[in-house]
Amino acid sequence: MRNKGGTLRLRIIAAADELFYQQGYENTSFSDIADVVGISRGNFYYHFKSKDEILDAVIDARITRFKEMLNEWDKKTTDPKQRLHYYIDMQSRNQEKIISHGCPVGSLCTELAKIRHFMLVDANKMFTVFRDWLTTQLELVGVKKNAKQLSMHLLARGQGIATVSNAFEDKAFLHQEVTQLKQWLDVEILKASH
Amino acid sequence: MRNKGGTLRLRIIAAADELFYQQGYENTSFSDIADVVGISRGNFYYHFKSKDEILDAVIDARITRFKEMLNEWDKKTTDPKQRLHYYIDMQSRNQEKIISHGCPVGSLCTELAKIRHFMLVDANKMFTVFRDWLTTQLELVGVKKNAKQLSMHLLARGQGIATVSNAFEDKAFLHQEVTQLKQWLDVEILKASH
DNA sequence: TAACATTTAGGACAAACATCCTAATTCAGG
DNA sequence: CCTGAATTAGGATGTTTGTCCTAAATGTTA
Repeated sequence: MRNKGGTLRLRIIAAADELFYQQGYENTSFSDIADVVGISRGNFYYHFKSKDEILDAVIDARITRFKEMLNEWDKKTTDPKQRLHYYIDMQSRNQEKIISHGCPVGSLCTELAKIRHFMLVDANKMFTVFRDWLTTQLELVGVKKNAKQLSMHLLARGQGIATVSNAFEDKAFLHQEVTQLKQWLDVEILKASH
Repeated sequence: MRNKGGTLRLRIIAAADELFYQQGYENTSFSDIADVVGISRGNFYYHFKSKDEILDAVIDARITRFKEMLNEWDKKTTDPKQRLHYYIDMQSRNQEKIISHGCPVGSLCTELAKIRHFMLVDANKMFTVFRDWLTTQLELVGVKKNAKQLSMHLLARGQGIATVSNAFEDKAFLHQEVTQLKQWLDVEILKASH
C-alpha cells in the first residue's frame, strides 16, 4: 500500500467534516472538498462511492471525536458537577463557531430533517453520545429518577442557545444564557438530590 | 389588469413559503414552485427578478402572517399570562409540522446562516416580532426589569424544543417540554413581580 | 374592431453538479 | 527490472440549476 493511501481517506473526511459544518452538507460540493484536500475531483469515487458515503464517514468521525472529547473531560475532573458545567461552558469556549455556523450537531440534524435525508437517524446519534454522558454525570451527582429526562432537557437548552445566538449573531446573549443555565442546573441538582 | 394578475404573485409566494418550510430554501427550485402553482418555469421572472426576491417576499409574508396571528391571540383573551401560555402551546398545536420540518423561523435562519446568505438579517426579524410581543405580555404580567431578556430566553427555549423534537422525531419529548416550560414560566412570573 | 400594454408559455443558455470512465502514474513483491 | 495491483488525474456525461429571451396569448382602452 502507498504511503498516503491510508491517510488520504482521513484527510478527505476531515475536510468534508469542516466544510459540512461551515457551509452545510447540500451546499458543499465534491469540488469544494477536492480543492481543500488538493486532489482531483474524479479521484473521489475511488475512496467513496457516493456523497452519502462521505456523510456517513463524517458522522462516524464526529461521534468518535465527541466520545474522545468526553473521555478527556472525565480525566480533567472527577467531580460530575464540574463536568456538567464544563459541558455547558462548551458553547462559550466555541463562541465564534457557534455564532457563525451554529451547533455542528443540531445544524446538521436540522438540515438532514429538512431534505428528508435517510441518515438523520444516524446523525442524531451524535446527540445520543452527549445525552448518555450527561445522564451518567447527573446520576453521579445525585439525580436518581429523571436523569435521562433532564439530560434531554439540557440538550434542548443548548440547541436553543445555539440557534438564537446564531440567528442574531449575538455573543452577549450566548454568554448570558450559558451563565443562567449553569445556575439553574445547580438549583435543579439540589432539588433532585433531596 | 388581468383577473389572476394580482393573485398569481400571492400564489407564488404562498407556494414558495410552504416549500421553503418543508424542503428548505436552497433545496427548493423554481421548477418545484412552478409545479405547485401550475405555471411555466420561465414565467417567474416576470413576477420576481431573482430567487432572492422570492425569499424576501416570503419573509415579509411570514412576518405579516405572524403579526396577524398575534393580533388574533390578543383578541382571544386579555390575560397576558394566558397569552404567554398560548404562545408556548403553539408548539403542541403544530406538533406534526415541528416534528417533520422544525420551526419555520428557526430552521430558515439556521439555513441562511449556514450558506452565509445576506438576508439572514431580514429573516431574524421574524424572531423579533415574537420577541417584542412576548416582552409586552411579560410587562403586562408584572415583569418589570428583565422582560426583554426573558422574552429572548423564551425564544431560545422554543428553538431548543423544536430542534431536538425534530432531530429525534420525538412527539412525547415535545409535549413534556412544553408543559415544563409553562410551569417554569409561571414560577418566574411570580418571582419577577415580587 | 384596432392598437396597445400586460401577462404567459416554452425553450435557450451557461454554469454547477454528482457520477462514471479511462488512461496514466505509483507502489510492492518477485 | 518486471509485473500486476493500487491509486490518481482529468475529462466525459447527463441532469438540474437560475436566469434570460422571444413570441404568443390575453387583457384593456379607444
